[in-house]
Amino acid sequence: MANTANPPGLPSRDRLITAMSDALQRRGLHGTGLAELLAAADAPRGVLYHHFPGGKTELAVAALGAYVARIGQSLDRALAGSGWLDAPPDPLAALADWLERAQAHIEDDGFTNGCPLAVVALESTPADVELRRALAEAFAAVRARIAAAFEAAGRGRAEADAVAALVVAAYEGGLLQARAAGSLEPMAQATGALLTLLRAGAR
Amino acid sequence: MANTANPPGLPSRDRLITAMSDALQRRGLHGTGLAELLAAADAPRGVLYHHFPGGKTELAVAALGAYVARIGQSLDRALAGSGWLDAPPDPLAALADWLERAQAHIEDDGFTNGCPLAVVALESTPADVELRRALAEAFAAVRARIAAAFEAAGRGRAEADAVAALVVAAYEGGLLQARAAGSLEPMAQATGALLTLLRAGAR
Amino acid sequence: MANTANPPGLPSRDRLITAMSDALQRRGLHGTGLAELLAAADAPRGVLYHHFPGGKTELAVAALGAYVARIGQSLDRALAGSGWLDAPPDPLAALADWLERAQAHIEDDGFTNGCPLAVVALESTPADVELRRALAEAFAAVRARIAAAFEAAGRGRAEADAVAALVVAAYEGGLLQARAAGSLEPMAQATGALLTLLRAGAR
Amino acid sequence: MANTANPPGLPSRDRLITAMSDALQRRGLHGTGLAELLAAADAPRGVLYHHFPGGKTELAVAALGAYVARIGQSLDRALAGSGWLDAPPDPLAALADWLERAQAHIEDDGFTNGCPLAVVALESTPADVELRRALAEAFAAVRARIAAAFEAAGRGRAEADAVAALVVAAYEGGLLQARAAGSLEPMAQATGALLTLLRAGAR
DNA sequence: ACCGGCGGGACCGCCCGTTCAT
DNA sequence: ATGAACGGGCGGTCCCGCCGGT
Repeated sequence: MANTANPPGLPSRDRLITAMSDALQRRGLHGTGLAELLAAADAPRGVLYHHFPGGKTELAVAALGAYVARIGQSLDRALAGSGWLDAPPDPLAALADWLERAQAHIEDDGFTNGCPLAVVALESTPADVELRRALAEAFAAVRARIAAAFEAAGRGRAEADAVAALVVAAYEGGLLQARAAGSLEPMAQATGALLTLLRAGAR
Repeated sequence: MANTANPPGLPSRDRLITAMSDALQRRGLHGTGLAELLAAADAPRGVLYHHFPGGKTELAVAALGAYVARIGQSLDRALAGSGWLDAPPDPLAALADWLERAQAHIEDDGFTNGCPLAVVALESTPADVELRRALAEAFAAVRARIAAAFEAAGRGRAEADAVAALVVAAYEGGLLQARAAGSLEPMAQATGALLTLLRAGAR
Repeated sequence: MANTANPPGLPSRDRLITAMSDALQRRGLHGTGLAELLAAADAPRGVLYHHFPGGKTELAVAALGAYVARIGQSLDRALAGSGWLDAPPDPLAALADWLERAQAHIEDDGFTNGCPLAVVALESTPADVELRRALAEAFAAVRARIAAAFEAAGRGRAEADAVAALVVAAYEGGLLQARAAGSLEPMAQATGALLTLLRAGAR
Repeated sequence: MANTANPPGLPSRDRLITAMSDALQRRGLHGTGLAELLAAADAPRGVLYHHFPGGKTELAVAALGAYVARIGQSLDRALAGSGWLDAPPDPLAALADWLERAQAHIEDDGFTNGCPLAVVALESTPADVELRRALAEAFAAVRARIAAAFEAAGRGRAEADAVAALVVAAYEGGLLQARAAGSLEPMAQATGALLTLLRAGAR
C-alpha cells in the first residue's frame, strides 16, 4: 500500500513484481508499459519472459497475488490482535485502527497510490480470464478474512459476509473518491459513516 | 449506465462522447484506443481534434461530464419522486429502488460496464490535472445530490455528507467487486448491508 | 530579415504572407504547419484557400516573392546611395555597410531567422516546380541587382556576375554557418574575408 | 555526396544512417518521413528506436556525423596530396580540384542532393539543441581542416580561419543557388570568383 | 540463465485540403 | 468572404512478444 522502493538486493523476479504492483497502483495496467517496469526493476527484457512466460498479464497476476498476501497479513495482524487474552475480540476497533493507518499512508503519498485490485477490476473485461480469476480470488480472500472476524465476534454468517463486502466496498470506493478529490475527506467520511453505523448496529 | 447504442442521427461530436463513455466503462481510459472510438462513432480522425483540440483527454473529460449529467438526472428523478404529495420524502426507499434498478442493469450486461468515473479515478495520476478536476467535480456533484436528499429528510449536514460519501463508496466499491467476481453477489451484499444499517440508524 | 511582428491592421492576405515568411526563416517549409500560420495571422482556414487556391505552396511562393521585393529595395537603397553627387558609386563600401547591418540584425534575434530562399532551396526537390521557379527568379534578381552595381563601378559583365554570385553565396553560406554555430563569428569571417579580397582585387 | 545506394550487407543501423543522410540531402529533415527511411533501409520500425532511442533526431545527428566524417576524409585526401615531395603544398590548386569534382557530381545527379549540414542548419531552431551542437561541431571541423591547409601554406592563423569560413560559405551558398537555378552556373560563378580572388590575394 | 537485438503493429496527434452553410 | 465541420492519411513514438547468441 505504501510506495515501496525497490531494493536491488532482491532477485529480479521479485523486483519485477514489486515494480508492477507499484505501477498498477499509480496508472493501472494499460497505462503501464513494460519498458518502465523493466527500468524500475533494472532488469533486461529477457528475464521477464523467462520468469513470466505469459508476459505482462502473468506478471500482473503475480503482482495481484503478492498484494493480497501482503494485505491479508496486515489484516490478520490487526484483527487477531484485537482481543486481549481470552476476552472476545472487537473487530470494529481493529478495523477502525487499520483504516486509520491506511488513510494516513494514502494521504502521505499524495493520493498517488490506489488499490491494484480495484484498477484491474475496472480495466479488465470478462474476456481477461486470468486476471478476473485472480481478482475474484483476491477479493474473496479479503472479504473472508474480514467476515471471519465479524463471525468470531458473534454475528451470523450471512450478516458477516454482507458487512465484509460493505467494508471492502467502503474502502475501495472511499479511496477512489479520495484520489479523485485529491483529498482524504470523502474517504474519511465514508469510513467514518461506516464505522458509526456498524457501531450503532452492534449495539 | 447501460450499453448505449450509437444512433447515427446525432452529430459526430455527441457520437464521440457516447463512444468514449462506453469505452471507459468497459476498458478504461488507457485501454481504449482512438481507433475503436472513431469506429464506434463512425467518425474520421480529423473531427475528433476539431471538436476536442485537447485530444483524448478532453474527450474523456467531456464523457465524464455527460455521464455525471445523466446519472444526476436519474438520481434527481428517483429522489424527488420519493415523497408523495406533502408527505416527507423517504430517501432510503428511493435509494433502495435506484440501487435495485442499477444492479439489474449491471447483471444484465454481464458486468461489462463499470463506472467511468471510477476507472479514470484509478487510472489517472495527480499529474492529470484536467481529468482529476473533472472527477473531483463529478463526484462532489453526485455526493451533493444524495446528501441534499438526506438533509431534506432530517439528517444533519455533516451526517448527510458522510452518508452520501458512503453511499457512493458502496456503489463504486460494490460494482468493482461484482466485476471482479463476475457475479452480482458482493455488490448486493454491500448495498444490502448499507441499506440495513441506514434503516436501523434512521430508526 | 528582422523578425516582423504581425500588425492586425493589414488585410489577412498580407498577414498570411508575413506569417509564412517568418516561419520559413525559422523552421523551413516542411517544418511549418498551416495551423500555426493561421494562428499567427489570426485568420480562419477558409481565407487561405480563398486567397491562395494553390494552398501552402502558393502561399510560400508569395512569401518568397515578398521577401525578394523587400530585400531588393533594401539593396537598391544601399547601393544607389553609395555615390555622392556625380562621384562614381563605391559598391564595396555600400555592400560592407549592408552586410554590417544585416549581421547586426541576425545577431540580435539570436540566430532564429535565416533566409527563406535558402531553406526552401534546400528543402525542395526538382519536382517542386513552382517553388523552384520562384527561387530561380528570386536569386537571379538579387544577383542581377548586385552585379549591376559592380558593372556600374567599372567591372566587366562576366566578372560582375561572378562576383555577385559569390557575394550571395557568402551571405547565405555565412548565415547558415552562423545559425549552426549559434555565433556570428563564421559569418563575420566569411564576409570579412570576402570584402578584403574584393578590395584587394579592386586595387 | 552522391546518391548512395544501400548495400543490404551492412547492419541495419548503418543502413538507417545512410538512408537518413540521403534523405536530408534531398528533402531535409522535416520533409523526410520515417516510413521512407525505413523502406530505404529495409528495416522495421522497432530497430530504429532500438539503435536510436532519441528517435529521428538522434538518427539525424548520427547521419550528420557520418557525413562530416566522409567529407573530412575527402578533404584530407585532396589537401594532403597537394604537395609534391618536399615542395610546399598548394591548397588553392587542391581546393580547385576538389570543388571541380564536387560540382561534377552535383550536376550529374541533377541537383537532387544538397548538403545535409546546410538544410538542417536552416530547418532547425536554437531549441533543437542536439542538432545545433552536432552542426556546430561539424562545420567547425570542416573549417578547421581547410584553415590548417592554408596555414600550412603560410597564411596567418586568423586569415586562414577567415578564408576557410569563406570557402565553406561559397560552397554552401553556391550549391544552394545551383539547386534553386537548376543549373550549375551560379555555383561555378561563385567558386570561380572565389578562386580567382584567392589566387590574386596569394600573389 | 541471461540479454541485446529484432519485428512490425498500434498508439495518439496533426497534417493539408475540401465542403457547405452562411 | 467567412468559418465551422469534415475527411482520412501520415507524422513520430512506443508497444509487447520473440528470438538469436552467448
